[in-house]
Amino acid sequence: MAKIGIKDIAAKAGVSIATVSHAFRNPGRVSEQTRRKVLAAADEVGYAPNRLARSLRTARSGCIVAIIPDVADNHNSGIIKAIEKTAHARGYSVLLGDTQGSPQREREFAAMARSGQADGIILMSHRMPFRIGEGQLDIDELPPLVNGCEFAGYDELPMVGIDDFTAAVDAANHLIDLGHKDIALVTGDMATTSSRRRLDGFSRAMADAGIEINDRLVVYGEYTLGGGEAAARSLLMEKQRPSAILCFSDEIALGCMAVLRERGFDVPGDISVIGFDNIPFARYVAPPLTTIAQPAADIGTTCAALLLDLIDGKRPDKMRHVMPHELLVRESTAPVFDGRRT
Amino acid sequence: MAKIGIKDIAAKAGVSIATVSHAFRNPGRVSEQTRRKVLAAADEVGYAPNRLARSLRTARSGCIVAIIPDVADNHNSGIIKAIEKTAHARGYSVLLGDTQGSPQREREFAAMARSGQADGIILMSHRMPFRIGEGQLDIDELPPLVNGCEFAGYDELPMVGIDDFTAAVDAANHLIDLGHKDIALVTGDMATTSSRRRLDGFSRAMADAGIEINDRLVVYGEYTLGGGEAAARSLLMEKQRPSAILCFSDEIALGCMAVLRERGFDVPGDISVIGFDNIPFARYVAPPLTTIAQPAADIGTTCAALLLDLIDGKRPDKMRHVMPHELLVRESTAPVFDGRRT
DNA sequence: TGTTGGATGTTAAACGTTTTACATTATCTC
DNA sequence: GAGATAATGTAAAACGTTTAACATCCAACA
Repeated sequence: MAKIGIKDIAAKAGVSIATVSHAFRNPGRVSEQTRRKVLAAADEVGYAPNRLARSLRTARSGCIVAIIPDVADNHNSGIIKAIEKTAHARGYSVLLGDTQGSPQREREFAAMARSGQADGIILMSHRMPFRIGEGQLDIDELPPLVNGCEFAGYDELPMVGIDDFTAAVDAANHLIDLGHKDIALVTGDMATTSSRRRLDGFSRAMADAGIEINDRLVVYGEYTLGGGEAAARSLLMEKQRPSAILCFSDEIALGCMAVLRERGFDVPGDISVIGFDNIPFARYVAPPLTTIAQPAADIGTTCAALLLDLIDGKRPDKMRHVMPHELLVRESTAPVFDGRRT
Repeated sequence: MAKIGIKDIAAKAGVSIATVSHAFRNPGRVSEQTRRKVLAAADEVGYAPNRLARSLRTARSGCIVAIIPDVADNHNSGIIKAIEKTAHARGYSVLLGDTQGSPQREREFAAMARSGQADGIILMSHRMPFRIGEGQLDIDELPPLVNGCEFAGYDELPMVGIDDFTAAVDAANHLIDLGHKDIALVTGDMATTSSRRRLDGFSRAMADAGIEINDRLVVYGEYTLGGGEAAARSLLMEKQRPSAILCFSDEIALGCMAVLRERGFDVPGDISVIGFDNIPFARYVAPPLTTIAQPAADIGTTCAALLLDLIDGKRPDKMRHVMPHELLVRESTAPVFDGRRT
């Protein structure tokens, strides 16, 4: 059986193909009677309109592409889940653009929007995947694009994320308020804007508290469990051990904590640990993790809504959507133990 | 600037559109000289071929859809990450079909393959999203489809997953070997084939060991942290408390462990816990989780490879791809403490 | 009775490619 | 130099829709 199309339905129902099309997309343009006739014919043979042909004609693919570093990261997956959900609710599908941090793949996925395969892009990266200016694309002829969690350097693009600077300040202050001075830092990939800003926030908080940052206690890592693990190992070998560790993600924090435990350190008795993100696991681990919560679902939803509006031609009323973060004090942080330096 | 197409490039390079097309898809069909001319023209204006038109003409979308219960589930996300990776390596994109268990959405996503939007389906569900037989689709006119982790009931479809029955036997035997008799069970959604088979495996192992299953100790839950949490709460209220809990996923297990800890139970001192999946976190939690490891990446890779072969017209040499599972004994399980019933 | 206009249906031109079949030219063989 | 063959290019027909423009019919209205 050759693939059946609108033509076959038209023949079967004894009408023109235009009528069939109308019966589907534009009831009201066709009498109730013919509409039913068409639908019946379609139903009988299990007709499914060809989406590609439709998209080609209408220049709308009905897809968006989510460019994201790693679907298997718990923070990422929470966001993409929300993206998918709100896209679906508005009739869009989402193409998964897992880049593993590769700029090459970021560009490949972004290109889908230029080839008609996607109507817009949610970009969770700090890199612009298009050449802007210099005889190439102009900034305002980009495909609809919203920047999530990271900042690609163009204020003309809507972006949504938390205030990383302040969030880091809050995290640091929490530790400082508990009396910690020897605070270690484990960052994510320092190419990301999120890590850079958090680092700035941390520095500011420390400066404001009059505490000097011990460079040997800041390790430039990556946003993974393994990153946290490696960081903790290196930290523990320092002569001057930290009394607290501020991690730029919960996965990092959990990686750290595993090493600390393995080495016999008590968290938070010996060392306090604070994370970032508030992934679902954070409150289930032992001890429950103190963290800076990010509203992952809201971020995803907002990204998607913004993008779909953009696709529909609605300019967003504001470009910077800063979502609220929140310090969640659980049990992985505690006042510094004065006698610890024994 | 109107969207530029092959026609514009043809004009710009002074050749026919056929030649432009050949220059891209079929070099060799065109002289090196003209090819360069075309490429130069295309490059100059940043031409990107319209994928939809191409797909329409060739009847190949270059997409597959991954129908999966929940991207934010750690086991799922590991699989889908591998799917994306291998699909990408073979020039395919993946559409994200997060269903949250809804049959409706499963059908919607599956329909993409009938509308030309996707060339094939990876179905991680036990439900067939098409009407088979009864005047409707025949089983062998389904779109290319491979069944991952669950079994939709058709032996004609390739499927890949572990041997859930044996895996559960192994898990149960581990506990039994440690001397446990009061073994609780926390299942996932019992509509899934994975949970049903694991339950069968558990029953078999218990029967073989001559241990009677205490019905009050089996709770029918769902594959989530919350599911584990709720299950543990209900379990702890039983008069006859379990000395071990077998959970059908690591997330369930971690949910359980959090409750146990909160209530002052030591794992594994008071109660042993074993999970399923070996999600990345499993070895990082306290205590590191004993679990039945599933090769998530291999499962994803195999699903994708199988599907792409199917799309290319290669019949798989075998239909059942059972991937190896492995009992990973870590520290959440221990011999039963005889004096515990005090 | 002629005019207007709404309701319903159809024709045909797009949308931007790929690909078959054919045309032209160049190269080779004898 | 004839004929065959290879190399290169092109015209035009698809692919399966949507949609603007037009046609027809009929009721309503003056």
